[in-house]
Amino acid sequence: MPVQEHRALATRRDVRSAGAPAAGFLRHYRQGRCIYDEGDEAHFFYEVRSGVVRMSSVLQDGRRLVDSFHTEGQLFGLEPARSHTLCAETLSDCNIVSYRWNGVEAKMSTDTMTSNWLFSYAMQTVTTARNHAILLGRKTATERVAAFLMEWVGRSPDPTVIVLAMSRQDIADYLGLTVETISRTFSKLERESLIQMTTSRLIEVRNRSALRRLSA
Amino acid sequence: MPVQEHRALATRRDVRSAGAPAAGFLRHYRQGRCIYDEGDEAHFFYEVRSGVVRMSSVLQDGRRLVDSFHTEGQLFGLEPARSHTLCAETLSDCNIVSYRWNGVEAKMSTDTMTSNWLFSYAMQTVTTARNHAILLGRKTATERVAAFLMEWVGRSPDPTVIVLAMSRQDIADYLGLTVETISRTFSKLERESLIQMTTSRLIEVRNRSALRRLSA
DNA sequence: CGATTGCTTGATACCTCTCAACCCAGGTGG
DNA sequence: CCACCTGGGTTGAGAGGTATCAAGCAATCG
Repeated sequence: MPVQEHRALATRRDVRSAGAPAAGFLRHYRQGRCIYDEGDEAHFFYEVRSGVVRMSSVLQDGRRLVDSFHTEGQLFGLEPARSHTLCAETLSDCNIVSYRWNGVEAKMSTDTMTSNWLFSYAMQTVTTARNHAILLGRKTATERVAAFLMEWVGRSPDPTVIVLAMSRQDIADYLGLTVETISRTFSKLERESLIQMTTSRLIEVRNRSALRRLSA
Repeated sequence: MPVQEHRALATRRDVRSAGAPAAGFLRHYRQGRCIYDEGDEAHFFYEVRSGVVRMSSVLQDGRRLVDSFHTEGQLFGLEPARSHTLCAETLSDCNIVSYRWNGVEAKMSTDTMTSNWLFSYAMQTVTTARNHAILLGRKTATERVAAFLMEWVGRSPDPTVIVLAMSRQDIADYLGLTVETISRTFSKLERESLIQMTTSRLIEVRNRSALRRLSA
């Protein structure tokens, strides 16, 4: 998929992030748009103001792994190399701030706040990636799904309800499983009264502590 | 395992790393020592001068995941939080430089080289962790083992010979498999003449390109 | 030597994948 | 309005890959 043209769809103005001393552009992206693709030159990095962004990479033969989902306040697209190693797409309508690398790089040498901001983001990313690796390397399907649900319970304003922005396929590719296994596991958790699916995207959490124990 | 006492076993002197403007202590660690454990306070981070260091974490029930192996020139132990989230141990005799966080943090605000050094290390760690996640989430046993071998071919001075510093159990926990599967896969690769095992720790690479293709 | 530890190999079990059918909601067009 | 189509989700049956359990082997170390 080609990179989304950098045309503002709604808002576009200078903004200053709460934690970010660097100036950036706020833009609106419609649902299902590609922000950048694997291999695109990494001129910008981004901050989610609202909505959900999916980062993923695809192997030659089509196997896909979803690296992470980003929500309000999270940075993404910071790359060690010249080009992006992942693809970023919007799962919902999003407001996203983009920061130009050049400007920030200059600031980093003089501005402690900026460099600390980016550094702590990078460290946080490392921690997230490690937890993801533990999940993928050593957890069962049920544990993975439970961990996934706990992750979104934590991000939800109401800890008893989860509104999923992503499809079963996205969840499968994030957890290193197949859609069928995701579906079966959800159904199993529902039979055991840990959750209830109002619709396939709307999950009610019935027993959070049991879910947490399962996610171990 | 408790943290290894910070007693110099052989050498101990002030050093300045090639890329590192920060001062540190060079120490020698014998094989099989714990440098720090999960939960220890993260006063230091480290740079490998020689030898191999294994980073791992363990779940409650004993399942272990090896996060990474570090060799000459690599940093480890940089943490976003106050305490270490992984355990670091030496797989061979090692020379390791430790840097005190306090000193470096102060430097980071004034010294561009230091902050760049740490930042680029962090970004590199992110990339490594992502590749590990792809391996764990979407690759078969054969592909994982092939990727593992390719990784060490790249680190080896002689690209036709790999001297493994780690046990089969370490490899298994790094690749999210069991020792038996590692052993069977090695044997299969040997039957197919892609490698030859002189001893269990000494692997001769017979067909590197085939190995690389397999690792995809 | 005998004991120990790590590695290899075999037989079987189990979990997840694969393939296939079906269901359901939403959208389209006659 | 309804028949049809479509795509995502669910469920079932069977296959397959890796884990588990168990035995045997090889190297190392008292």
